[in-house]
Amino acid sequence: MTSRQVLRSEETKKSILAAASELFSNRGYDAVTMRDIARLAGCSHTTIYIYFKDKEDLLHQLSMPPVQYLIGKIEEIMIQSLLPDDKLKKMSLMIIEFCLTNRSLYGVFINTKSERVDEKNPKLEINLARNQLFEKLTLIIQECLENRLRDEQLLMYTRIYFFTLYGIIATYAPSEETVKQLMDRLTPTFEASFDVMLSGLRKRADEAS
Amino acid sequence: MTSRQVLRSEETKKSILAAASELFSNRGYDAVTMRDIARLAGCSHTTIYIYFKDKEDLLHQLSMPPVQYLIGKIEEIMIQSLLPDDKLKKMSLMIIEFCLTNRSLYGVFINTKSERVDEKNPKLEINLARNQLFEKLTLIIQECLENRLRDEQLLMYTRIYFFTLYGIIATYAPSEETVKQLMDRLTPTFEASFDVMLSGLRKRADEAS
Amino acid sequence: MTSRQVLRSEETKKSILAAASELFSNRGYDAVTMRDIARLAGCSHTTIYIYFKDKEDLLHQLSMPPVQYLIGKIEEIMIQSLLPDDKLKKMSLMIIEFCLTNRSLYGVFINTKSERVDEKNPKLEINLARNQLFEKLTLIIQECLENRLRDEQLLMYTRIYFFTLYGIIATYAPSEETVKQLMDRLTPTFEASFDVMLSGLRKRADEAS
Amino acid sequence: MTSRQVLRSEETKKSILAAASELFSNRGYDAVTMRDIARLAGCSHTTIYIYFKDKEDLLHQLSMPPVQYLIGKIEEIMIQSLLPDDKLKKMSLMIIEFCLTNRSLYGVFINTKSERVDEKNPKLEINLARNQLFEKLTLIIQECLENRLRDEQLLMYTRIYFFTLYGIIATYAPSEETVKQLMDRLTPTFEASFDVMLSGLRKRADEAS
DNA sequence: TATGAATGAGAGTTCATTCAT
DNA sequence: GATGAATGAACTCTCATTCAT
Repeated sequence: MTSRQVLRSEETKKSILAAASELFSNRGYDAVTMRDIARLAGCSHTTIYIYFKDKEDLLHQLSMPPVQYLIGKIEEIMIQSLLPDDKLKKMSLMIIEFCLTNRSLYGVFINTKSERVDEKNPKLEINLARNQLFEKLTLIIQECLENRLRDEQLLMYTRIYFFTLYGIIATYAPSEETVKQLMDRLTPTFEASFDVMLSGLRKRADEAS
Repeated sequence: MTSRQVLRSEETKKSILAAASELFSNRGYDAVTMRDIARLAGCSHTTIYIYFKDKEDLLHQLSMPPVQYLIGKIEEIMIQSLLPDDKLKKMSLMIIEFCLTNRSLYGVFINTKSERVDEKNPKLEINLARNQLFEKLTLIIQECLENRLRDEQLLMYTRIYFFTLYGIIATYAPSEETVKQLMDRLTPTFEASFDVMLSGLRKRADEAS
Repeated sequence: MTSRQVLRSEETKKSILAAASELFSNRGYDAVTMRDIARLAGCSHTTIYIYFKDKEDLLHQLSMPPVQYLIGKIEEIMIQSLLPDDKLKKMSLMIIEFCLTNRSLYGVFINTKSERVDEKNPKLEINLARNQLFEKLTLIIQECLENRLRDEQLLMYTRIYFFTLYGIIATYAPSEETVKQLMDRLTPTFEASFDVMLSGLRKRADEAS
Repeated sequence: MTSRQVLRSEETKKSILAAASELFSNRGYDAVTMRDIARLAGCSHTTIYIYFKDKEDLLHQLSMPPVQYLIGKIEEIMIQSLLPDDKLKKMSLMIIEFCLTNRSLYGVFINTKSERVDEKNPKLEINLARNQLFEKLTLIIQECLENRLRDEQLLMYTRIYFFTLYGIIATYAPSEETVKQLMDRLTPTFEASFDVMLSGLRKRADEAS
C-alpha cells in the first residue's frame, strides 16, 4: 500500500467518523442509518464496514476521542491560575457544552449502566474517562471549600454538585435547539446554578465544622 | 356481555399494560416491539390493537394514571401543616421515588420533547401533568423563600432546583437496584441535596434583596 | 323460532345489506371492511357471518336485487306508449343512473370477465341479467331503426350503442360526485350523446339499405 | 461500476417492471403485493425498493413510457397528409390498441381520479398525458367538422366521441384474448363505431348551424 | 480499497374470520 | 340469534448487513 493510499484511506475513515458524529449528535443513534452516514461522508455505505465492524462499533470508536479531548481541556483549566470558584464554573460550563455538543454520545459517556457515579473498577474504557472527570470535579470542589472536607463528605458534596450538572445536561439534551442557542440563552441560568450550589455547599460545610 | 367476558377482557388489557410497562422500562420504548409485548402478555400482537389504537397510545395510557396518582399525592402534601422546607423535601423525595418506580416512564413524564421545563401551552396531556408539578414546585419554593421573589427570579430558582431533582432521577434511573434499595441507601444524600439547594437559594435571595 | 324472531332476523339481514350496499357504492368493495358494514348496520361484525358466508358472498347477494329492479323498470318502459327514440333515451338514462348509483356493483354487473357483451350461455346469474338488458336494448334499437336491420347488423349497432353507454358509465363511475350532482350536470351531454348515436346509426342504416 | 454490473442492474429493473406489468394487468394494482412482484421477477421484495421509491412509484414508472410513446405516435399521425376522418380513425384505433396492449395501465392512464376528462390543471404527469391526448382528439374532431364549432360545442362533441372510445376500451380490456385477436376480430366494428359517431356529430353540427 | 446489488429479518398495522359464550 | 374476544395471515416498507466484482 503506497503512502498515498494510506492517506486516502485515513481520510475516508475520518470523514465517516465526522459524519457519524454529526448525525448521531443531531438525530440520535437509532434514528441515523448507515446510509445516512455514508451519504454525508461521501462514500458508499459498504465502505463503512471496512473500517468498522458494525454500527455499534462505530459509536464506540466515536465516543472516546471527544472525551479524551474534554479531559485534556479540563486539565488545562486545572493548572490555570484562577480562583477555585471560577475554575469550577468554567469546568462545569465546559462539561455542559461538551455534552450538549455530543448529545447522543453524552448518554454513552455518562450513563453506561454504571450503578454509581463514583464507582471505581470500570468495565468499559468510557467509564474510566467518566471517573477521571469525576475525580477532577472532586479536586476542585475540595479546593473551593478550602480543603476542609473529610472524604465521605467530599464524596457526597461532589455527588450533589454532579446531580445538578447532570440535571442540566439531561434537561436540555433532548432539545432541538443548537448548542450555541442553548448556551447563549441559558449560560446565566447555569452560572446561577453553580453559585447556588457553591453557596449551599459552603453553608453546610461551615455548619458541619 | 357476560361478567366472565368482562373479566377476561380486563385481564387481557392489564396483562398487556403490565408487559408493556416492564419492557418499556427495561429496554426503552423504541427497542420494544408490539410482538415482544404480546409475547410477554400471552396474547397475539393483534390483540393489543383491540385495546390500544397504536403503540403510542399504549405508552400514553400507561403513563397517565401513575402521574395522576403522583399529582394527587403532591396535592395532599401541599395542604398539610408542615414547614415549607419539609413540604419541599417530602415532595421532592416523593417525585424521586415515583420516577424511579416508573423508571421507563419517567422519561416520558419529564422529557417529552418539551423545549423548556417551564413551558406553558402543552400539546399532550402528559405535558400538562408535568407542568402542574412544576407549578406546585414553584409555589413551595416561593413559600420557602418567604415570598420575596419576583416572578423571573422565582422561575429561575425553580428551574435550578428542578435541575438537581432531575439530575438525581436521571442518575439513578438506569440503575438495576430496586427502588427500595436505592431509597434506603440514598435518602440521606438526597436530603442533603435539598438542604444545599435551599441554603444556596436563600443566600442568593438575601443578597439580591 | 317465533315469528317475532324471524322478523327481527330478517331486519338484521336487511340492514346489513343496506349498509353494505351504501358503503360498497361509495367507497368500493376493497376499501370497505366488515366492521364498517357492521357499524353502519348497527350490529356486530360477527353477525354478518350468520347471514353471509363471507365478504364476497355479501357482494353477490347484494348485486342481484338491484339488477332485477332495473330490469323491471326497463320492462315498464318497453310497454309504455312512447316514441322509440324516447324509450331508448329514457332507458339509457336509467341504466346510467342505475350504474352510477350502484357504482361498485356496476363493475360486477357489467364486467364479470365476459368475453363478449353479446355472449349467450352465461356462467353467473349476473351475466344473465346483463344479457337480458342487452336484449332489451337490441329490441328498442331495432324499433328506432324501423326494423330494417338484419341480425348481424343489429348486433353490431347495439354493440356500438352499448360502447357509448358503457363509456359514459365508466367515465363517471370513479368520480366522487354524488349521482344527483352528476346527473344534473351531465344529463344534457348524455342526451346529446344518444342523439348523435341515433343519427349516426340511422344514416348508416339508410346507406346500407 | 463495471458494465457487467450495469447490465445486471438493468436486467433486474426490467424484470421487476415486467413482473409488475403482468401482475397489475391481470389482477389489478391493489390485489398485487410487492412480494408477488418480487417472486415473479426472481428477486427479493426489498430489491424493488432499490429501484422504486414505493409501490405507487412502480406503477408510475410503469405507465409513463408507453403513454409517451403513444403520444409520439399520435403526433406523427397529426402531421400526415390524410383526410381528417382517416386521421381520426387511425388515431382512435391506435388508442384502442394501445390501451388493450397496456390493459392494466389503461385504467391508470384514463382514470386516475380525474373529475372530468377535459379538466385542465392536472396534478399528476399521467393526467398531463391524458389531457394532451384529449386535446389532439379535440383538434381532429374540429377538423373533421370543418372548424364550424364553437368551443363549448366542440368540447361536448369531443366528450361524446371520447365516451365511445372509452366504452370500447373498457368493454374489451377485461377480455383474455390477445390484442391481436381482439383487433383482428373487432376492427370492423370499431371502424363502424367511428363512422356512426362522425355521421351523427356531422348531422347535429349541420342542424345547429 | 471500495462499491453497487441484493437480501433476510423484522417493524407497525389492518383485516377477514373463528371461537366461546 | 347474536356478540365480544381473539387471532393468523398478510400488507407496505426499512435497515443493517453481506456478496460479487
